Amino acid sequence: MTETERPMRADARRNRERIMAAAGELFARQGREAQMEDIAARAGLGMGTLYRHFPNKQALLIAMVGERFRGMADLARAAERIADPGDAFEAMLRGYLETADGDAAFQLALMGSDDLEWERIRQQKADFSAAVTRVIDRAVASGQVRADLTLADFTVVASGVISTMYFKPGGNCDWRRHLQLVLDGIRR
Amino acid sequence: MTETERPMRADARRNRERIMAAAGELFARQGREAQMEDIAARAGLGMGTLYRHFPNKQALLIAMVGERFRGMADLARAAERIADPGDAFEAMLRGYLETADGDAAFQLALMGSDDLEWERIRQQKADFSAAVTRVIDRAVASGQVRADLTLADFTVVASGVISTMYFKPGGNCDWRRHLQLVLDGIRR
DNA sequence: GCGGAAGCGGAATTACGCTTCCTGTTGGTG
DNA sequence: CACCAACAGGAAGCGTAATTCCGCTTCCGC
Repeated sequence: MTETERPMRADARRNRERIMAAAGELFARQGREAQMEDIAARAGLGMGTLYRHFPNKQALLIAMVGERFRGMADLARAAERIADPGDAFEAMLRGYLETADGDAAFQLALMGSDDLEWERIRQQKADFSAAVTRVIDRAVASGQVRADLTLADFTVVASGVISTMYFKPGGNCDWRRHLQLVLDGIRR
Repeated sequence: MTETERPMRADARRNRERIMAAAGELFARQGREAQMEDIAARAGLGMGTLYRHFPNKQALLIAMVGERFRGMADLARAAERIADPGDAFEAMLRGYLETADGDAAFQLALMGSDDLEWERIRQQKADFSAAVTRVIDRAVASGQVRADLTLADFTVVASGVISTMYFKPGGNCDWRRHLQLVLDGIRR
């Protein structure tokens, strides 16, 4: 019963790409503060076009978040190819954080927000979770991380470190240091 | 040259108290999203009165944050009276988080934000830092926490756990668990 | 090549909060 | 107790950013 999508007109598809690209840059830099008008301008399109493709800001945001989840799943799958299970785990965590450093949309994906319509990206989230869980389980089985480590722990810890990236006063806040403290509580 | 404050009229002082109380509740519940109109209403006052006491929202917010810093300094001083240095440290951290759980203004204080005029509460921040540092130094000296632990680490870690409190997707996020992971990386 | 559906642009509209302004009130001092 | 600066109230003003609307343009099947 899923409505059969008829093919988009060529220019429409091209414009949709442009919007995603522009939104990707602006949401990365400014998070959800990024403005629709700026996104349209950067895509070289008018507001009307933007709203034809995405009914509202929310929808655009959730599309971006979905894309980020896909990226995160890729990172996890790449980690699976690392021989040492403990290293794989650490590489995955480091990889996420390195990516999140300078991409506020990524932060949104991992830290989330009530008002995002998560239903729309259930699949991407599930793929992400599955890939990450495989890496964690292997590390646990090898005894290289604490035995009670779960996917939820991973997500929570990652979002904790991400919060450090966006933490301002004093300026003396180094997320790599935070990561180290956290890793020392996780790896054996 | 500090302008000598002449005493406020009695009704003015009373109203200022009311505003602080109302703002305390609303900022606690809603963070900086809390609206000036709601604050005035809850204080049982008009907008004009609110703005007579605080020239803008920023000023009210910074006043609240200053108050929170005072509260945090008190917590640290209370911890100093605990005999065991390691327990004192843990109690302080737990105390902060327990308080921050359900008080978004507290979060603002610890996690901060660029656009807050920190100058205005330099003193409160300094008192807070001094008290926390004493507790940390004692714990370090006793060898009960990692030797390289600093005030910055403390703040960063606390704000990381606080981020978990406001972390949404899945709903399966327990900040006490996060705290445990972090403590395991800190205590010896 | 034509017709018209799909797509585009961007000015106007809407919504929502902060802030200001002006009128009426009151505490407290001479 | 009379006066008046300080104070209170809340409606109107503003700025900002999302969203809508509608006349114009472009693709694409015939």
